[in-house]
Amino acid sequence: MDYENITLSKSYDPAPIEDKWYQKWLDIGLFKANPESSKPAYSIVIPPPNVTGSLHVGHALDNTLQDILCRSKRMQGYEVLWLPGTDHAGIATQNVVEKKLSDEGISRHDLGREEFVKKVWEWKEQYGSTIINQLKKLGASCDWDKERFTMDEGLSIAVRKNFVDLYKKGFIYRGKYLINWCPRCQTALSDLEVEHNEHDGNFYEVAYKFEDEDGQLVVMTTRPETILGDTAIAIHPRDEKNHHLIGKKVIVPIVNRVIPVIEDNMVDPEFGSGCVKITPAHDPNDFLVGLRHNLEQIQVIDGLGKMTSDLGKYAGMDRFEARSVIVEDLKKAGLLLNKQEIKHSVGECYRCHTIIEPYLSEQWFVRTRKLADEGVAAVKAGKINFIPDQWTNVYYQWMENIRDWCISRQLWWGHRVPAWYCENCNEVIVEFETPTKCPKCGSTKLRQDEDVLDTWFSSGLWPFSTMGWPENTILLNKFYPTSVLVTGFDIIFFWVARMIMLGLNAMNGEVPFHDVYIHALVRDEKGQKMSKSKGNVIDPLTIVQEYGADALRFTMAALTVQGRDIFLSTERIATYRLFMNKLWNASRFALMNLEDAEIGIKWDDNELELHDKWILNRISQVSVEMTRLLDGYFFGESARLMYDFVWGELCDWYLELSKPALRGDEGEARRKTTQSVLLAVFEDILKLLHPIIPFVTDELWQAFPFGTDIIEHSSWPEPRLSQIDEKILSDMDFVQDIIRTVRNLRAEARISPQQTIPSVVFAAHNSDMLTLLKKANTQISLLTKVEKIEYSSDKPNRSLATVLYEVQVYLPVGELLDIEKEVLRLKNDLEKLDKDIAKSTAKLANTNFIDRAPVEVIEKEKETLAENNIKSSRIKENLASLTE
RNA sequence: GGGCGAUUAGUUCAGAGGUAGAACGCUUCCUUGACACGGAAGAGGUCAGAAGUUCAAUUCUUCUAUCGCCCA
Repeated sequence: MDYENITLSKSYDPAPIEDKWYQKWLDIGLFKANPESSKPAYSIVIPPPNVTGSLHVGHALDNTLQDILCRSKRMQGYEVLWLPGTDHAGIATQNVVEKKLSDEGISRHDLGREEFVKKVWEWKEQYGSTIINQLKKLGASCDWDKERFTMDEGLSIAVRKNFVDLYKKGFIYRGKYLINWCPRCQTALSDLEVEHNEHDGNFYEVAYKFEDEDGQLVVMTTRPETILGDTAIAIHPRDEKNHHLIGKKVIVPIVNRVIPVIEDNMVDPEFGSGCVKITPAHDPNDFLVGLRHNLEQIQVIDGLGKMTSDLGKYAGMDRFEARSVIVEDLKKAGLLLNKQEIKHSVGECYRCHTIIEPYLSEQWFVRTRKLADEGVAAVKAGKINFIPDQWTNVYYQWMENIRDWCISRQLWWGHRVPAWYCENCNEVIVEFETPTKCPKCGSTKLRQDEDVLDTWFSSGLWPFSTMGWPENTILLNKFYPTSVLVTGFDIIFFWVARMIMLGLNAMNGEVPFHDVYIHALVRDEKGQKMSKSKGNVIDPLTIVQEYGADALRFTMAALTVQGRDIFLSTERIATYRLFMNKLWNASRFALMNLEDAEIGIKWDDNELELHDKWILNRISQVSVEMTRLLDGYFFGESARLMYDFVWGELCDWYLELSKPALRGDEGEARRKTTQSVLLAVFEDILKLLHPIIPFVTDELWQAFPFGTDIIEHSSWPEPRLSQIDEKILSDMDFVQDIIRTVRNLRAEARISPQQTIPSVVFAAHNSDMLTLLKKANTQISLLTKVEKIEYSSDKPNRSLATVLYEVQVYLPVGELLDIEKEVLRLKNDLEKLDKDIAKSTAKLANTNFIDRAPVEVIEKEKETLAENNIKSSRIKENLASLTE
């Protein structure tokens, strides 16, 4: 490859870089996964975004993390497959297209099913790739050639095959049950698709008269309109207060039906009057009671949420209108005893927030018990790990209390249930191949089930259906099971648990993924979930335009801490955007000094100064640490590690200290050696940062003399030194402390930063420290802007003084000395010091401490005390000399 | 009702059984040759409250309070 010679502009501008690099990566096929490669496999399937969707910050986070994993694994020598795609999102997509049609004054019923589905496909072709293109802006390194859609032909085959297999194994059944029904969407929903929210409501106390005698019993209800469908009153078998009522008959108000009083454990005897009205056709608990007692199921509300036609004056009334009319009628009849305002939790449709109606209808269900048990067993056996671990329990809890899954939807957009009914003999036929005649009676009058399947039924197969299942493909052989699934906790039940259940079953007990990394939700500044309807969405593409994809990615990574939600703000992004500029300028500085540098030449060990050795030790530590953090999915810590190292250590210290050598002030050998060290450090930091910020690092990589290939084709950094020299690290620490001390004294004396001062005096009583100071003499003098460092045990006249470890630092200031202020400062220091001394002394006098604390801790405490004692006496001397 | 998480600087958040950190904001100073999208030096915290474990708790345990989320 031949990339043009790059000269870096003075400040970093992401705009011209990002598209260019993305295109280059596509051109050279960087993202393509080769199933025939001999490299070890690493694979991720993308959580397929909703095809109607556009990229929001949640996607940005999710996909940034996946991209970090994929890119670092590529550099570590894996054959990486990141498989992208989208989800057909039954209700959402149907709603979008219906809305569009209704703007033109057409309903889907005007078009008919076939035409409508055609329209949806047209819509998908036109708008369905929006989110995919947005992912590219983010830098996602997906293998786009393998992009899938849950309604693709291949995936449809997988869905059909899986449905038939489950049916034949007895895991799918059809039956008439009470399900969650959305009167607006006109479809059944699974339990998970019902959102429970607090609503204001009323508790009505209603009297039911006895049939054969005077008197009445009292029930409480929040839904008086369902009184019309009551078929019993229940009380708890051990409810002594109400026990005498069992077996009596009461008259249902308004409809005047006579119903029995029965006993059932479901009733809470402490609640209200202890008498509960039972409406089997409109309440899930009552439904179960009804089955136990063989009660009639009287439907009084229809699929549109209106009262049924046989209800006289109420017929056709909306259920909420009927409620108030019935309350009025009860009042008139003297049967309404009381009304109490309450807040209670009411189920809403997760899509349109219409209040759910429990509705009796014929639906398809997955029998989940056994599948869930196997799913739990796989996690318990360690075949699947949740990260962070706390989600394991959430998963167990849900799986252990799982209920059967209603998978049929009364929609037109989706995978049609592969079941046919014989019009002649009512035989139900579930087959992979479309049947032509009834196997029982031979009739050819077959009618396919009108329903489609829950979208999650198809996304539950995603990890293997996307790789070609049920065919035995080379892709599956190479990349299945996938390495990790990266997703948000909000779809653990919807998706993760179901993939595990369906996956284990379809793939003969093989798990769909080894790790599940669960990240936080990105919320707005108020901590609310971002959603279109709330209008609190931060658009990642606007962010990319304004700050660059790298800045967004780095922010996402840095804010990702296990187990805590992310409150995103643009200020955060702006902060990390500055880091890009810092990295850019640090590189610019390096490059200015590397014009004649040769690649591949190792530094001369004999020419290394303390700070050179220090940075080589540090970059070695950072490489090891970075690898460990990424392996453990510690994204936040990894980003912050690099931020702190590059800014706080490399730029603030090493680059400053390397300047004289690079200028040639220390001779040619030192210049060459410093160049080699600089190259080594930049090589490593660019590589380590590349998975997080791919664009800017590749741009910079090309500017350095590392060759012309892209950075991702280079290898992941190994530590530069085989062993860390702790002495070097602590020596450098000491030198940094000394420098800070001198700078502090300068600031105290109000000496302006750019002014060079003639001298400071160090009085070191410890010979090791003295040696070290003398060795680092030029570095100290450089960073403190001091012309001459003197060594003497005498305190110079009129000077500011501080004690650091066992070194006294004097800054002669002559006439500038404000004795009063200096005395005050020293007294403050002394006060703090005395507190510490008292604390240490007490600690060391405690025999328990001496007996039980580890030796290192005791030693450290002793050292601290000794140091502080020395410091204290020096400060006292200084004070004495000032007040003489 | 059951479960999970949070409570640390003015704000947003890291962190670890052994003297508390960052970013932003704030104060003072500085346009020196990579960067003012920058540099240097500061101020600012009883780590929600109580009890327990421990030589040592802000960190571990329990309880309480407040807030958030999930499930019923």
